[in-house]
Amino acid sequence: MRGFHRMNAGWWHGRFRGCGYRITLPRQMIIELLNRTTAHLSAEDVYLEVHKMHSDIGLTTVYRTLELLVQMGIVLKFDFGDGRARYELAETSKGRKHHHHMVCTNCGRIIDYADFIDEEIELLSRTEKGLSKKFNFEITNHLIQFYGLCDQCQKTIKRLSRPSVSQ
Amino acid sequence: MRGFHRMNAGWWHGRFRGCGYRITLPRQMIIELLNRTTAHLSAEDVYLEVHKMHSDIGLTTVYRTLELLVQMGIVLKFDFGDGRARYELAETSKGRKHHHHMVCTNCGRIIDYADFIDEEIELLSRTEKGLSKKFNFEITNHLIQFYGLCDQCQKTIKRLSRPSVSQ
DNA sequence: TCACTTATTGATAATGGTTATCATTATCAA
DNA sequence: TTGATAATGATAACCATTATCAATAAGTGA
Repeated sequence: MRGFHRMNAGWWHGRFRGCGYRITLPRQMIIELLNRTTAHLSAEDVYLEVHKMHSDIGLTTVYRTLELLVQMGIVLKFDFGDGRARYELAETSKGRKHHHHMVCTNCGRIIDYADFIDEEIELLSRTEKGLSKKFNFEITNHLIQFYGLCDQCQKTIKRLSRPSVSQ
Repeated sequence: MRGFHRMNAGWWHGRFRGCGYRITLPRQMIIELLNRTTAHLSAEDVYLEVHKMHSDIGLTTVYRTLELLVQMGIVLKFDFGDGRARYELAETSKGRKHHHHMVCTNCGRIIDYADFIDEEIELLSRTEKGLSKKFNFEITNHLIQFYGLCDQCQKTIKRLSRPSVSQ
């Protein structure tokens, strides 16, 4: 709630009106929610959370709004391989840092990292330049993700695969 | 057919038996198909193609086999955002080059590129090293993709958004 | 070669995230 | 306040992928 106002509700309003869209309660609630969390929420997560405050907001609207926000470039949509899309607010000037993701293929845990971002971004923009020149492809977005086993799961797997005494 | 034999059927046989799996006709057909194309086939694509030769191979088996091959690291599974998974043989020593993908968000066209791979790979392996140390995360795989508009679609979009005379 | 264990198959039904439909309601400029 | 139209939400449909399970095939040991 506070975050939304801090981010200047008027800005969102203008951004929406500029595209011919209206700013409505469900849209406000969804933006506010995304703005006050750093979690990787699924559409259902968003629905359940928003539903707590306003039980008349439907799941369909949540899907539609998220899709709209993605189109507008306000929200990023990710697929971490668990069969449902995840959404998070794109980085803004207000403290939200650009980051990439590591996905544990065993437990599904997502780790955000921004440690090696600078080098990555630099290489990416160089690559983008090369690619758009060679293929005349207008690049608007990129995706980098790492997959593997998180700290916890490494231990678990090792414990499970260790031969027992009786064998 | 020829491709399969060139790649040494015995090798596949050993690879499978080593994991306790059997090498069967459907599995052979699917590997052969993937080996003779560079397309990004969906499970249904594979099914339809394999079905031409052996109409008794079922869709379920195709899904299962692809999943198995992914588990074994023989096949890579991609999501290009059109709601269905795409599969391609992982690079082997036989001429298949490691590459990344650009995805046209308008028409869904996929472009393979391997031009800036070396730098990318180098940065990726450095990043992987840093990440696994910092987060104790055992990285087994990575994903890089670029999204944007292909040559064709840029023209189309521009033409469509140009105001008509009557307006 | 035969018998037997077990992996594999494939038709079918079920699952589940996401979208299409459509009548109703809310927004906002005039 | 009004009127044009954007937005909503309950419901049903969609559709890629999985689970089920009886039938079959592959490989092993005798």
